[in-house]
Amino acid sequence: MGARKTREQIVIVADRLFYEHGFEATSFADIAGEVGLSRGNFYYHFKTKDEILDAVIAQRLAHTRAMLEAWEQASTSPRDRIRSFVQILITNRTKIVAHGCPVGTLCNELAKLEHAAKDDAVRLFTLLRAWLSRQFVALGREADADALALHLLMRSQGVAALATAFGDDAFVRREVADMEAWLHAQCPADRPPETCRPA
Amino acid sequence: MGARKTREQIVIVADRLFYEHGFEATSFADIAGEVGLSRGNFYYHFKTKDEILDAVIAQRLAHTRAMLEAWEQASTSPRDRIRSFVQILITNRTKIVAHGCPVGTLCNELAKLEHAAKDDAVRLFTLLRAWLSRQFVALGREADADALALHLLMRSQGVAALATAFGDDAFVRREVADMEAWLHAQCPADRPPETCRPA
DNA sequence: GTCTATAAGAAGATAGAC
DNA sequence: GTCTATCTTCTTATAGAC
Repeated sequence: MGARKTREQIVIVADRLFYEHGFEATSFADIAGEVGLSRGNFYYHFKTKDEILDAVIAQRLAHTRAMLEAWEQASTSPRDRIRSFVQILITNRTKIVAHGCPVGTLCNELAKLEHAAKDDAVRLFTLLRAWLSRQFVALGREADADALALHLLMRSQGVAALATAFGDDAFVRREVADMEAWLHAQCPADRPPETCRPA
Repeated sequence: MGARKTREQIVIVADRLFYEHGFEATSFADIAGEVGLSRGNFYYHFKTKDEILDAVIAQRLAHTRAMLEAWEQASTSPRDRIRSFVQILITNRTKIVAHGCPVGTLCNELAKLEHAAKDDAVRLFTLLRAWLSRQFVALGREADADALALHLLMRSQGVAALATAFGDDAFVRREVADMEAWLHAQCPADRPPETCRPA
């Protein structure tokens, strides 16, 4: 296997294990074992654990950008785009119940470790925040677009946290419905979504 | 120092370190060092790390019960009692920005570790959930009291998660104000808080 | 009840053979 | 590029002196 491919495999496996078990609880041996590499060879590709973390965050940033791009392509309606974001709580609910939100739990762990990569992990949030904010601007909410974006991010984080704690599927569905109702209320129904800006 | 007092000191220090740095990242040596004990003597009081975790969770449950009891004593108005809960986001915001919510982050970590004590940690949430639910019942919302309690818990978790990520004080204050407005809307203002139940 | 000393294992990380 | 062997450090945990 080429070095490039092996490196990619390591990042994919590390990404999953960091999500499922946390960064600290995942050892080099765990990653090497699942990739099918010896620990010794592992260091040919990554010198330190922090290097793997950086690569994992970079990959997540790239995947998140691609996801947002896909949502942008899939619909011209800002409201439907925002709904795509809300719906991942339903789509990924099994994983969220088991391991929480990949972004929120990583930021929390790195904050507690006072890890240098915490700010990089927060950029995952910033990416979503900026994208959501742009959609709210398109909905005519220039004045408070960022606050609305943060509010929606806040709700998704709260739902993920309680989903992990209680494992309650009905709760997730109810809160997602509530988020969609909230979203609808942000732009009065008597105007078409794209033209609800004051003037 | 008596065994009782030493044990109490260990639990107090472990509680703080588990919160600040996480359960896994906190070693026996860290706790022993801060208490001023040798590692050897440590094992006289606790045989395993899991035993300390159990003691920490038990202490947190006791403190939470005492806090809820104090809020209950401080006011006869369910709405004001619920406000006491919401206000801890303001009171503890410095710690929350640095280390997140003590309950949410512990549950998340134990879920990822697939730790046996996860269900015990969730009981901290259950305690708050049941207490909030009782207050909503007193507000006349028997039918959806538990859903309202979960909704408020969800919001506080979301605010804590984003506070840790962005360290944004204005965001926390804005969302707390929004939670209070939401709370007010749950029981129409034209009726006194304690008598807003349908009949 | 507290200490020192020490075992036993896992972790991150390196050296050098192939 | 991949391996085995090894090193160091950290962490949990125990034994036994005081």
